[in-house]
Amino acid sequence: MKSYHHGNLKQELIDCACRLCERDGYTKLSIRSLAKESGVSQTAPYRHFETKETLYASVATEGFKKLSKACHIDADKKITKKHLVEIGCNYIEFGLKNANTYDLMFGTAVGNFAEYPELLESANSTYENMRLSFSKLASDSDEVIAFKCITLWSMVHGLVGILRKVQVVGDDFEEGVGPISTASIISTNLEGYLDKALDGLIQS
Amino acid sequence: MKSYHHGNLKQELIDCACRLCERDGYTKLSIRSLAKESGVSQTAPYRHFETKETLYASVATEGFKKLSKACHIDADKKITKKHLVEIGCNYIEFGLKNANTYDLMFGTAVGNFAEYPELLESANSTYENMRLSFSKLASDSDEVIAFKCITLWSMVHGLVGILRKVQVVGDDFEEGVGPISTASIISTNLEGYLDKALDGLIQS
DNA sequence: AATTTAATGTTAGCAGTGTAAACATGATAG
DNA sequence: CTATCATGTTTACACTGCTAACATTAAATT
Repeated sequence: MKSYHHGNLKQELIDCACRLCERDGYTKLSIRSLAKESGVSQTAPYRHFETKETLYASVATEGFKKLSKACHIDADKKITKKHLVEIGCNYIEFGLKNANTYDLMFGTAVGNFAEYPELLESANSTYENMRLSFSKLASDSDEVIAFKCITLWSMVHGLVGILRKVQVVGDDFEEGVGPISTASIISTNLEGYLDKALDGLIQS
Repeated sequence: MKSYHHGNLKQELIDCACRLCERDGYTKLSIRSLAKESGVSQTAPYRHFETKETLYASVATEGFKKLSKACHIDADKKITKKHLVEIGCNYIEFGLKNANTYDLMFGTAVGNFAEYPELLESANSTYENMRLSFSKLASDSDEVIAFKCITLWSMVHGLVGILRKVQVVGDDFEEGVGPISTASIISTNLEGYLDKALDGLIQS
């Protein structure tokens, strides 16, 4: 027998949505299917999420929390370039392994983060993590640190996008010239790639 | 009076779809609204596009053609670093000014480019453009050129994504420390930013 | 403890979507 | 002139996000 009230529906919906979004991509997720999956009527989710975007925001929030964790470096230790490379690698791996969730986090499905305080906070804290690491690497000004931070972020973010796309773009080119073989080389040696790429950034 | 046969429906649908996708984002585009806009019955588009994804592919193809054009450098002239900076700037500007179309080109709306020969070709030719420019900059091996190419591409691609996202992410941080002010500084001086960023890449 | 209230669930229904099937029209090839 | 085929229309189905009205039960107030 099941009680009229579910008891923990909101969290279950979020968990379920996270799973389904990652498995099938967020475009395939419907509120109705989500409700069915949780054994509840098709409009029950609306008691917990005003619109579908609100649900997306929750999934994205979870995503940023996981990303933050994946990129976290213990704050006590001294930070070296190696640590930054590790952060970058972890970031990229997260983006590639959680590609569908990553889309939700960085795509346009959630228009304005400011409308979702938790999402805003989790996204900002991901940035703040990176910022702290940079600030422990060298005694740069806040402005320079922020600048380096944005640069690293766009490097790894861009690489995630390009590596994913290239795998799908097909390749008319001869061996070694086209993007696919190059992308595959990069992704099998992310660490070496980032190590080199970060050289220019760190001495600034 | 209007004739039963439209005469040029396919192209009109593509043009219209490009316009609407850029204006409202591709998620807001419906085949039915598109048909209505072209004064034709709601299923007429299916004579020209098997599925909605096929239509998306056509819009994305147009996008890559425009991007290619925006990043084109006259092939006869000798290529300098300045030209590469220009290519990068033009790329980023395209991505920011045609954000919605850019999403369609690099998002997951079109799953497998290989299913759409024209799309595949226009995407590859964008890459090929960049590759040629790099090959005229220095006498690197094909592998190194391809590597630099992917790197530049992911840099500019990443910057487009991050600059767009940052504008929307809100900013809890103090002046100069947070991402928004930094992003705004970068985007108002793209050329200087890229010039510096390319240093590491070019000497390799 | 009884009662009111608010949170959380259900049912029914609207307007809109992608897409398939059956049919209509008219340009073109034989 | 006629048959064919590309291109259009109508109708219909299953699905979607979302709203409104109602039901149930947990929590707050008296």
